[in-house]
Amino acid sequence: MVRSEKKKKQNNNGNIVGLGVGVKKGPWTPEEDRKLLSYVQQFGHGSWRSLPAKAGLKRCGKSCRLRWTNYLRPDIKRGKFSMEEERTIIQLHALLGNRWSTIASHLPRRTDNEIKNHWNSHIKKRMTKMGIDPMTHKPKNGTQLLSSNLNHMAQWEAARLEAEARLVQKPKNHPTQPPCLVSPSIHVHHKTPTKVSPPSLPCLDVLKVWQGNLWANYSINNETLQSLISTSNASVATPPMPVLSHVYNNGSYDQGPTIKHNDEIEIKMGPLEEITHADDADFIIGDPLRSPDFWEEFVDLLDGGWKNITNNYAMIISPPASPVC
DNA sequence: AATATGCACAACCGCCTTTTG
DNA sequence: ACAAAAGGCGGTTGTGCATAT
Repeated sequence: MVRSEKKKKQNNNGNIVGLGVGVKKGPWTPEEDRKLLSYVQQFGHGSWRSLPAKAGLKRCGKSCRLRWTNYLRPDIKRGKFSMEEERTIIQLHALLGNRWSTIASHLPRRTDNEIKNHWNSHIKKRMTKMGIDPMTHKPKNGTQLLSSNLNHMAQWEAARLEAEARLVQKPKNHPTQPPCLVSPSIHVHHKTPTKVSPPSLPCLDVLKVWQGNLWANYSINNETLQSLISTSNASVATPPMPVLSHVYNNGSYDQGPTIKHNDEIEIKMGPLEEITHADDADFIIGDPLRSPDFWEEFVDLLDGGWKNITNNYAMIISPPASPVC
């Protein structure tokens, strides 16, 4: 539709009134922002439903919440995404799919909406241009993955499916849900069933390395991912099998759990402000008191996949010539 | 100069999940 | 245990500005 035609259908300067309820829609005015900001800063948001009336706003609570979380919140970082942030987004998207809120939880001070917009308007297009399917993160026709890498992907995928199947058969063994063993080829949009559960995080970190392996070989974007390769150069040794570490006591992994490598190196998936000592963790993954057979079996299964990763780790260090570009 | 197109991002909508009574 | 309310999430649309035709 042409822009001019569009405009005829549009609102009256943001003063749309929804279904006769007297609720304002459209862009927020500075005055509204001021009211919302000052109310929340003074009283907290409490119930969003009742907030508009208390704050003197003719908006629905949902609109207020969105405005606050996506724009007014003081801890929001705005402006251009750094290369590091882009890289994180791409990596997490490969693992999680369009789970923007989860991805956002690993990018400090960025909102899910902002990340989603950035993905749709920048990264997705760039990947498409480069012949990479933004949904599967795999090269489209004419772009090759190394066959060895495909082999590892297949092996990993097989291990993942096996683990998933076995764990689903034994639901009594884990406290919440079976872990999310997502891999880049699996992450399709599912509105319903598979919310990423807290226990899923360990596999994210394992897969992160796997992911690095994959990407190092078909180079999504030299600029964006070069740092991944160069970072790998810093540690030439084969990565040790990780010891799975914390999950939050509220069940969330949002702020980024850690993986300890031989009790020496600690890798963080995201910010760790909220976990400062062991007391903050509700349980240690692998803790037999909390999840006995589950984690044992899980880690065994991961171990198989991990060996494949380590076997191929040299490829991260010295990636072959990129088939792309 | 007028119009079309592209782009970035704010905001809304509908659905799903979680919480509350 | 159940229903309703509230909150949260992801997809999509709306809007304003810049640039191209």
